[in-house]
Amino acid sequence: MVANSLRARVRAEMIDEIKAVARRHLTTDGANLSLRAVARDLGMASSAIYRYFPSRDDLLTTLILEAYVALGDAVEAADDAVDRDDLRERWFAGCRAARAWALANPAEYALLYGSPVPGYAAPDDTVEPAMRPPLTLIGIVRDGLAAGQLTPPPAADLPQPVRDDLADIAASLSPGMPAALLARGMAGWTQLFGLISFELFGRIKGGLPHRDDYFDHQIALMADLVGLPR
Amino acid sequence: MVANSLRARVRAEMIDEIKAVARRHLTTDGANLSLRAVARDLGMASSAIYRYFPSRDDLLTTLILEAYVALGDAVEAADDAVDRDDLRERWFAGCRAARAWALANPAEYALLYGSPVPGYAAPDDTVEPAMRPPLTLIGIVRDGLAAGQLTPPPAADLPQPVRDDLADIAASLSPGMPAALLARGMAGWTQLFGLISFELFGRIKGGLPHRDDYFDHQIALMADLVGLPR
DNA sequence: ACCTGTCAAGAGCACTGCTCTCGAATTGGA
DNA sequence: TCCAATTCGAGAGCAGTGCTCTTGACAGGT
Repeated sequence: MVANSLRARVRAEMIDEIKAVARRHLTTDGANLSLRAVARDLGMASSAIYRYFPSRDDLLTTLILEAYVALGDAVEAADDAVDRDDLRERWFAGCRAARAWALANPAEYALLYGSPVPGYAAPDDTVEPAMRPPLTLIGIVRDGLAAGQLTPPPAADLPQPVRDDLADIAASLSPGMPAALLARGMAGWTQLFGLISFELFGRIKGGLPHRDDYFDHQIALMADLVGLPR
Repeated sequence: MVANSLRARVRAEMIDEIKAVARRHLTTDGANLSLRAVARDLGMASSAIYRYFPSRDDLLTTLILEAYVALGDAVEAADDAVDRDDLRERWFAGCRAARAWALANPAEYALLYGSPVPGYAAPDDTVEPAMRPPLTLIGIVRDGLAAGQLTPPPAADLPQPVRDDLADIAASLSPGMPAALLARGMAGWTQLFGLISFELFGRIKGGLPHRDDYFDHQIALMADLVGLPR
């Protein structure tokens, strides 16, 4: 038993080491990291890696999954650290945490939210972790509604078809949330993603030195749109 | 001279053919298209392609540049087709045109707005075409301000540093535009990019059958945020 | 008719993901 | 304790990639 767990422990350490080196390569090579290069860095034959990961895509998938979890943890932790009743500050904390994580791990963010790798199809295990960051934001809105701090926008603004669609989503995600409010919450998430992507993928770099302040302001705009009290 | 132009014409046709085949491969292979595969499709040796494009990245750059131009043309044409005074309809037309182009050319959209290719650096020629779609949207806002149909948001909402940054941008882009209004126009562009990316990169597919209506509503929200009259 | 510039093709280099085989090491049970 | 079974690393090899260089054929202008 001890022997078995020894082997298992060595194996687990090996897997961790491979993932660590792969993550490091990710920052320079992006999505097209080289198994052989990782193997070289580890001083082993490239074929040995296949003892631990059945394919390169599989290694990428585990990195993606762990990245989703890390991002979700960061956003939720930031939200949890704020007074539950201070909805606006919770909104800011969650958004800022997502941006901070993305700036600290740009390659992994690109893996999660960049263009999908052509041949690659995300397995089902990734959809639940992928939902956590947006669900955290939606949860803030839901709490605001429950606490009466937030009045839902008029449903008349919504065309009937999209109202029905969103009502279905709300029923499974956040029961009782009005469709029009859910739409605005999703707009906030979309905006957050767009802001981070633009900043990270560098289509905005020039002429906007105070990026933190700009980010905060744009996030504040969406907080207003959602209806979070100032 | 006739002979020379004949040679030039044949060469131009060859370049067009290579680009056409490469574009076709782009839809299936994404950013990592294979020069050799393109050459195979054209019935020529892979080395022959290098007579027309110095490198694979160079071919990609050409495709990217032409894609930017195509997208910019589509957005501007849609805007131009609407009565200049109907600002809200112009906003909708521009945004819908961008989405329609992206849905019709998903691979090229991913090339433009997806995660950047690791080793690849966008040349300066691309920054001007890349600015056209957002500038079109900002132009609509500018026209609305000039026509008095639109009252700028209070500048007090903007922190001083970002107000200065945006004022600099406004000065070179759209003189006279208040910083707070520019911020909201940029929010609209960010939202448009986020909406299209989410729809295209498939993180939303399930449970939202009426995508056109959803898109229209989210765009309408941003039109309201900018202050375009209904 | 003779250069000259252009072009396609082939061989070759270094790299990639991946498979298979073959010894060596480790493990669990008799 | 010893043996069979399992696990593991290394190497060779296949098919594919971008790219370079050389070679030979062709067309253009003089």
